[in-house]
Amino acid sequence: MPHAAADVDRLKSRWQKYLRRQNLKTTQQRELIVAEFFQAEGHVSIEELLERVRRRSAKVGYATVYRTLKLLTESGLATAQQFGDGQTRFEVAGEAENHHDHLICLQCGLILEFENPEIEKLQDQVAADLGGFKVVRHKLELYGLCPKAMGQKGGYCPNES
Amino acid sequence: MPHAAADVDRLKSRWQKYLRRQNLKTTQQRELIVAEFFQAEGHVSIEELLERVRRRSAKVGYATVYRTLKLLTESGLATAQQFGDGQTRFEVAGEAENHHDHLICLQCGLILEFENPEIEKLQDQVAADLGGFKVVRHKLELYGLCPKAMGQKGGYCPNES
DNA sequence: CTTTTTGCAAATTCTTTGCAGCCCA
DNA sequence: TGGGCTGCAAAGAATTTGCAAAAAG
Repeated sequence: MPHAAADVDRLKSRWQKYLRRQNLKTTQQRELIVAEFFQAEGHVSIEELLERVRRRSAKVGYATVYRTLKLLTESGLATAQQFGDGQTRFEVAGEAENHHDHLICLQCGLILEFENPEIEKLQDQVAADLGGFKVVRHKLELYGLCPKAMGQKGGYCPNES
Repeated sequence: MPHAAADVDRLKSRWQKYLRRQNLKTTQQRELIVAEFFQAEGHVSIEELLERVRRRSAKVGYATVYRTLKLLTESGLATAQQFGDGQTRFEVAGEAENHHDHLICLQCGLILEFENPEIEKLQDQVAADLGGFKVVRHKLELYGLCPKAMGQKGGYCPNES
């Protein structure tokens, strides 16, 4: 599901504020790109984002998307992630904080998301044991091999069509 | 410090076994590359590894290093990592296995290390449930607040002297 | 001998940059 | 108007691939 309209508005407001503070200009392209980015779910690649943007307006170049995502990252509104599939993916900041964790296949690049309350409970416990810490957020990434990648006879790769 | 000779031997033996099982050939280049790789400490880039290899024998090509590291990764003896610096780095698999996780205080910046077998067991289980994945390595970072940072009366910060 | 592997260079893929013209403030 | 933007295409950087020659089993 996409982000709630209220969240998107709040993000856009932060973006505007950032532009003003940095003496940057509001342009049609930037507005389009950030609007699509804020509405996007999960981790978006430059290519995916450009595709969405072009659905709404034909003429936006790769370079502008790169440049805008760089600004978003610098402003703290986006975070860049490397999953080892050869391209950088971006996520709306804040989404990473409460959301899902990742399972990444080292071979085929497939990325799955998961949540596990038991693990999170243990995390809290570990932190408490280490002197009374309180966990605010966490980042958990599992890197592994899907059955196919391990060379199992008949192993399947969830990524295959 | 480099890996102990005994470890290197054990790794080499696993490598040989892998080659045989996959009907691959043992070549001078491959032997050199894996020998250097197993002795290397930490996360090595292709370029660094090639440099080391060439110190011992002049004529090994980039492509061969790439291809050999791919084999090592598929065999489970190496893991690929992205640190966002634009190049892939590789680590000897065993190194990641006794890798510790981090607990970071958002306020005072203290970083503690921990290990928790129960969490790791759950990670493996999650991966298995998601279609039969095998976890090769993981990254877990907890961001939180130490007691002092939370403003607890008399709360102590382990970081203070 | 047959099959794999290698090294080279060319090809790919992802990302950044230079620059002339366009647009916002 | 003037300094930032943009799109394009060219430049870069990292990795992969095609192919003939070389090496392994």
